[in-house]
Amino acid sequence: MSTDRRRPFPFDQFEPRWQRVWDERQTFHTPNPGEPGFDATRPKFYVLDMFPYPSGAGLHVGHPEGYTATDIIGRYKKMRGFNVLHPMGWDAFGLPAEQYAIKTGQHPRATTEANVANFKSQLQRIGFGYDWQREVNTTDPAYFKWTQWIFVQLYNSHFDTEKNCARPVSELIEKRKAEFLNESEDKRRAFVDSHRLAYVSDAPVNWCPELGTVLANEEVIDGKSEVGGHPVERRPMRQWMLRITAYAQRLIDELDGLDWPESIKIHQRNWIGRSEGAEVKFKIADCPPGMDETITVFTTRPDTLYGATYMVLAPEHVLVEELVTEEQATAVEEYREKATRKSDLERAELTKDKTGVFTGAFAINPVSGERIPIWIADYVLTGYGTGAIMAVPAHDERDWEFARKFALPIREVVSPEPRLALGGGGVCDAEPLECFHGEGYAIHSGPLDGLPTAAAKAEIIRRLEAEGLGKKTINFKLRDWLFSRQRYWGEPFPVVWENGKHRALDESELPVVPPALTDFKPTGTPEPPLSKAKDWVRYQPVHHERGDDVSKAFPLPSLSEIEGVEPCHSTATRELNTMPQWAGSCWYYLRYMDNKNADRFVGAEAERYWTTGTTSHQSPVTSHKVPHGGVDLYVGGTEHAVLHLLYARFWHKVLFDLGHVSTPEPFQRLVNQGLILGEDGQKMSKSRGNVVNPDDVIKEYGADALRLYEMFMGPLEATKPWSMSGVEGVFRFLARVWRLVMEENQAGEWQRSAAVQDVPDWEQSNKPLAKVVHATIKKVGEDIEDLSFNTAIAQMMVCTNALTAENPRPRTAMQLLLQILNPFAPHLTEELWSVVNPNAGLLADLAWPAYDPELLIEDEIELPVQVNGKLREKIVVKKDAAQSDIEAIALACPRVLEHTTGKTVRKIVVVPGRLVNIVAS
RNA sequence: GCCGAGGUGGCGAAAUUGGCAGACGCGCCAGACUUAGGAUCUGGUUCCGAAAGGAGUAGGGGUUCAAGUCCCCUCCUCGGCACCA
Repeated sequence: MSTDRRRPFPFDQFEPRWQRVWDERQTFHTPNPGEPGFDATRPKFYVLDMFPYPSGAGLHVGHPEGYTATDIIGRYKKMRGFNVLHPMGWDAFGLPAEQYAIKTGQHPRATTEANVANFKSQLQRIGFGYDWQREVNTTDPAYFKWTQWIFVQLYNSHFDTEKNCARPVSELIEKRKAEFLNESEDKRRAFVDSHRLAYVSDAPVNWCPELGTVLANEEVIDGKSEVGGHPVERRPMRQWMLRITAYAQRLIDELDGLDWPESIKIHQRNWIGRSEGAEVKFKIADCPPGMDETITVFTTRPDTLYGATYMVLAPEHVLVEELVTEEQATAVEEYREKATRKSDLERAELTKDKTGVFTGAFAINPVSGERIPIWIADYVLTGYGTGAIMAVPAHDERDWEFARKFALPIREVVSPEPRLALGGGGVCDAEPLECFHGEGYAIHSGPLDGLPTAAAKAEIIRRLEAEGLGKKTINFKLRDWLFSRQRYWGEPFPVVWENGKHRALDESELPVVPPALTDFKPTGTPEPPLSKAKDWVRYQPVHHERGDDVSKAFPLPSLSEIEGVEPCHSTATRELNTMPQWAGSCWYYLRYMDNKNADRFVGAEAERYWTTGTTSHQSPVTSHKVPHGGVDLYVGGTEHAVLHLLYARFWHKVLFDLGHVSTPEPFQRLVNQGLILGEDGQKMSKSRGNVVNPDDVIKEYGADALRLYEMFMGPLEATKPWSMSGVEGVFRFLARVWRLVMEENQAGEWQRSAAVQDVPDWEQSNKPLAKVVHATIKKVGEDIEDLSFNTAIAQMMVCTNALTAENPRPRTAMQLLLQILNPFAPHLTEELWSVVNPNAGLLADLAWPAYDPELLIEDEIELPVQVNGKLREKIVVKKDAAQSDIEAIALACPRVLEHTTGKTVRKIVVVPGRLVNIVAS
């Protein structure tokens, strides 16, 4: 392949030039309310990309897919007269940077800076109209100061279940003081600490020895770490947790007003996993004196209580030790030992084969009075419900399997058909042949007999509540968010410990900057790497003035600085954990609105304007059923369907409750771009060698071709394979557009084509052309609004093909095409615009053209004629022809006659403007 | 197993929501211009058939004047979840 082959158009020259022009003129900078150049009369549009993690590998062609879509929207909305907020930034804390740093011996700050620079230059080469003045970086102290500040807000808040929202803990303290006048300081403190939205817990966590950190449940897949696939084991550790479960119901309910794909909403609802049921208390039989004599279970099928023939506790259940009989002690101890050692992977692998051990103890079924054995088994999870179940083997697959394996009794209490009249019944005679877990009618259930499942549930709950044996309950699968990591490259907690008690730092002490460690390897123990910074660990108060520039507060390691630290007399030590990578991405969309604010995480006025569109103060949005406001369009991959989107919603709601933001939800509309596969139809990966680098595409075909192909491949949301010949297709299209305007002279130089001429009144003199051009303006505008970029491009190809055939080519027709193609191919169109319409300013600053509907109206239309649903003929009729005339013309067609002679015409269907169908037999 | 998204030419895909199936692009075929063509332009291209015609949107059934689109059943692909009582 010859590299000096002449390019069909000189994109390599004009693309960088226009990128420079946009940058110099700050074409895509949008001022905030109150800043010079801000125009309050324009509506706002906030279009957001999920910001990238700047990996060392650089961009692949999957990144620019969503980015191009938002860029087209942003440029289009700007042309439509909106104040467009379209920012970009870096999610730069995280494990890969740290691991790369460990491997290469470089400081993660250095590698992160290099990666960011690389990503940024790659994005700039694609010609995206980002407002780079609003760039954020989660590792910038001026940014994570506010991540830490938000943590402090969480720390200083509790969830008020009556008001159903977060409130300052100070309110809780006052209430507690009033309620328990003589409570000791320590007791009250313990109470308050156990109600904070950020709290410390000793619960078992997912510890990954290889990564040297704990992971959230969501980061563990099949018992292995999501990052790297290393084994994960459970062990109890002291960790920071965020009380997201308090928001479970609101996180479900407030999805309703959001303009999100239904599948993502379902995903989130399933993840939160609300289930309605009942808690039921079971008395322990022959209860030894002095111990709590009931076990509480959670069940969604309280109607099957009469069929509960045994109980199962999670191996970790606190009552196991007290319950177990002497004969069973060894077996139980062995089983519990094994269960705790077992990784989640092993538990998952053994899904089919149930295991368990009898404790030797019995409980009393509260309704039948029957003695039922109590077992332990690891199919009962300690973290869900009460960690104990009543087993109804006839109506639950798991209990069925378990009962069959250990020969426990199976009693049928639900029938798919109504078998017994209300109040009838009797004792179960034979064991059922199979497990039935659907809804039906109660049998062998005393007073419930004959009731359909829903009524039986209500009735049994009523009875249990009356006797104090149980109550209606709602349970969620969602667990609290494990928020600490044993890593170096993350936000330090703004927390110090003194005498075993934690305390959040004052805002004036933020940011807490990580120590300039040279050795940040995992310690190999649960002790975080920050423990190596002996001087840093000893807390010394540092105070920043409000509005201080803290962005320079995070130097690269310098030994002299570390040694120069004053000896500290305080006994307080810093929290050594760091925050997970999700922290920074939970609120970055807020920071973009006002990224330089040194006094607040986001200025109130800027936040109000960019989320609600108003600059005047008004009462916050309260209804959950109306649009919530916030980001107008958020585009990103489905991989963040639950984690990021759920965490960000949670933080946003807390900030909303505390009055820091104006809307209850952050992202009004969400769109997922589809995955781009390699040319082989496989997922792109280094190991498959099918990764396409956008830089290579730009080098060969230019940025506009890359952008256009990304959008032409297919619907934004679809998964679709890359194709280099497809790139060539759109590249040829761009070359055709180029040659509409340009031609080569004898010297081989490009100059304006002689065919481009001013043709006065061309729209009247050339109706067919005018129709195509105006139909294209209409369709492209509509398609952009619908995010149907592929069909918009197809229409512009049609328009281009029509223009190619014209000579002369009316200059204003060309200009219209350039205007609507501009958001897609901004460089080429600016270049041609400067040729066709010099001194007219930047195309990007122009308004979107209007189409003339008059020109789209046809005098005559073509109608297909079907006989018995089969196309036979096409007729041309006047637009407003009478139905009877159309029928007559249709019936008279020779091809129609061929198929109707000898038959009776039963019916003629005329759909005005659409078709004619003649029914004959 | 459960949840979700899909299945349309040789390929990527369109189809005003029930109204001409295959727009647009790739590829392929033919022609034009050319010393040349992996450039450009013009035309053709769902399948079977010489044609008339027939068949056709994963497969089967149904509703309808009319179904890619609506309803029922079956199969396949991809993504996610997976003992949540």
